[in-house]
Amino acid sequence: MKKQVQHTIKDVAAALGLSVSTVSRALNNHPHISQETKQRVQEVVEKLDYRHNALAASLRNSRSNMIGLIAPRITMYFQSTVITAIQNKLHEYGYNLMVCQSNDLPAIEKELVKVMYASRVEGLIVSSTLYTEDFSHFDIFNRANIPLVFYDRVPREYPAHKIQGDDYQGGYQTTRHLLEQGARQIAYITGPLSCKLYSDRYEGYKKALREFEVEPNDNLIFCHELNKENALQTCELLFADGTFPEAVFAGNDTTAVAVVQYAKERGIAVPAQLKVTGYSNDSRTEIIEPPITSVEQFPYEVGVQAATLMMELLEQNSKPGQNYISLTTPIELVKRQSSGL
Amino acid sequence: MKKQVQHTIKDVAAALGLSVSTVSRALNNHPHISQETKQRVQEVVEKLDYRHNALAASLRNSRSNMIGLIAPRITMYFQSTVITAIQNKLHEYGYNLMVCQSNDLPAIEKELVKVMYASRVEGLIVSSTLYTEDFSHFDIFNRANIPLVFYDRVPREYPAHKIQGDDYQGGYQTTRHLLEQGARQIAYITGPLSCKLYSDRYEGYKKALREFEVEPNDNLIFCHELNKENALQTCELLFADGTFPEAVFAGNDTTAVAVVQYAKERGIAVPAQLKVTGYSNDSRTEIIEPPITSVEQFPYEVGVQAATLMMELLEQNSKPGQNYISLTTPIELVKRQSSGL
DNA sequence: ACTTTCTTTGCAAACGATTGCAGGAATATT
DNA sequence: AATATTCCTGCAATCGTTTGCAAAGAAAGT
Repeated sequence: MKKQVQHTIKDVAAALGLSVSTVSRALNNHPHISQETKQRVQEVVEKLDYRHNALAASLRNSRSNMIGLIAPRITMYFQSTVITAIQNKLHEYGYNLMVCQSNDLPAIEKELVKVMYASRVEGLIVSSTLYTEDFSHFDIFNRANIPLVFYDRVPREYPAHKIQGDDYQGGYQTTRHLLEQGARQIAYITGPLSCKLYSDRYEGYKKALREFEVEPNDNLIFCHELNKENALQTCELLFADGTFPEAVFAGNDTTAVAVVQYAKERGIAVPAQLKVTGYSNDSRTEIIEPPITSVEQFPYEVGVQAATLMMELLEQNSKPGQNYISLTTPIELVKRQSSGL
Repeated sequence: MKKQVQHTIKDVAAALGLSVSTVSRALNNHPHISQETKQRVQEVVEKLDYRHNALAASLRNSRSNMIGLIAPRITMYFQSTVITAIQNKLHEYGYNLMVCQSNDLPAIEKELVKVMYASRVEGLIVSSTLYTEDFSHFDIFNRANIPLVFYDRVPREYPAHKIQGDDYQGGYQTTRHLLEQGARQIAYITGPLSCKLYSDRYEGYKKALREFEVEPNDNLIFCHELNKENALQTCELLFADGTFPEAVFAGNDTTAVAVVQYAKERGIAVPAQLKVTGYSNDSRTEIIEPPITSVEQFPYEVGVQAATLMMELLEQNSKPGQNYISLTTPIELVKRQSSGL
């Protein structure tokens, strides 16, 4: 309640009978400043509770040290792990992270892009909405030549750097595994196919079926947002008349868990009568009975890659090399009991 | 690759033959500016790809519109949900969130506080490290009269606003429930008791024991960081010589899950031979077999409260009312099979 | 016609740091 | 003793907005 005043570099300078430039340089550990002066500056700084104004510094040298991140929602295991990695990595480089959520709404995403732009982030890392098909609101970043990196939910065509798990392989290997376990009728529950990662996976699924000369059956394809409620509705359809497929390939673990629980309630034996797989390998898959086969995406590594790429782009940002980097990160099928292993 | 130049308000003014002040006011929708002028400004702004510089604006009116958040780690279900709520709420008020993780290391927390301070956040929301006992690094915020709100991992004595789940009740109700189910030897696995929330819970535990006239047994108290590895080690001790307690009150769900799985492997029936409860009510508790009794903390509401409080503090920030708010949010014991229900 | 009021705009000083350039003092070189 | 070199430090412009004050022109009141 006493000193409401915020001291500036000027006050520090005055207290020492120095100029502001000297103080500034001392604080930035400039080589031309004597050790003794630095020492004295440091003392006064602490005595006065001097608060560095990063805003002013940023304005002057147009470097905000801030990276923006837009994710659909940060509660999902995959997302929060990626963000954890990104934040840790950026911190190593002295960068801060401004985090926003689109809640899977394209309108909010659009608004957030503008906010980030005006906030002078030096780079933007994005996992887009499930429903973003028009990416033109990101144009401002491209035009201003500010690094733009997408991860996981990446655009299909839009010119930008992209880091995506190997969803084609994920879809392929999982399906192939189910086929090898003897299943032929494999129901496929997927998120919106407008989203690249889901369509990639779907391609993998079809490829595996072709290899086993299984005719795809449109009645077994279900496409909707992958939450518990939708999953249970789909189950109602799938198990309607007492008949059901030999396997369900669920697009995420929430869905796979719902399917397993639904089956258990109906007295359907997993994996004997019904094989189930999920995607993302979140912590629930290994504790449910039976444990669920799922696809590990190594989210922490994805995050490290995204942050590292961003840092590289910032270092050589003058370079106008127009070639966009497209990274595919490996996945690993984790086989568990639910698929018959 | 063409227009590297970033246009400023000055360019817009020049293009229109207006002054910068007029343009600034037009952009801020100032009432003294005619509709026609605003219209024309808007057009040129779009044509020139003008990018508002929030840094400069912040510097000028010393409002960064940024709130800082420091959490131990954002992957934990409880944390990511709280943060989700906070970010959504702040967005409603036009504020942005800068997120950092201490990784439960006091040294990093200390550093982050300084970074946030220099970044001119208008307020700081914190869930501290498990091991933070000295909170003096937060003094700079108090001295500068910048709102400081703790949640979940709140300090015991330190003067600041606090939002904490009702851990005393959580500990009490859970223990009482186990006692009512007939258990008398109740092992208690807790995080470091230096952390207020754990000691509050422990008090609740002891209170319930007293009410049932059960003598506390130090051999049943285990205190360590609550991860899977530690939990399994504790199990080794607890079940060493073939004997084991009637119940385990685990300090979080990760620990409870580990205990249940350990018991299952040893052929110990839960809840018949051993009752188990967890804490946080994360999604694993209801899908494991048997489902685990746990304590719902309503993390989304906690986040909303934290953000709302912060917004209130910012509005009446001139007010030097030194009374700190201490909110206790309700919890709910969710009874499931693992405790014998 | 003259004063008053209202609307719309411009001038110029902040905000707090950084940095190129120049200059003074101290030391080394010839 | 004079010059060159090195080491520190200061001056002042700059980053891009915002905003108090003043003023010009139009409209209105008497």
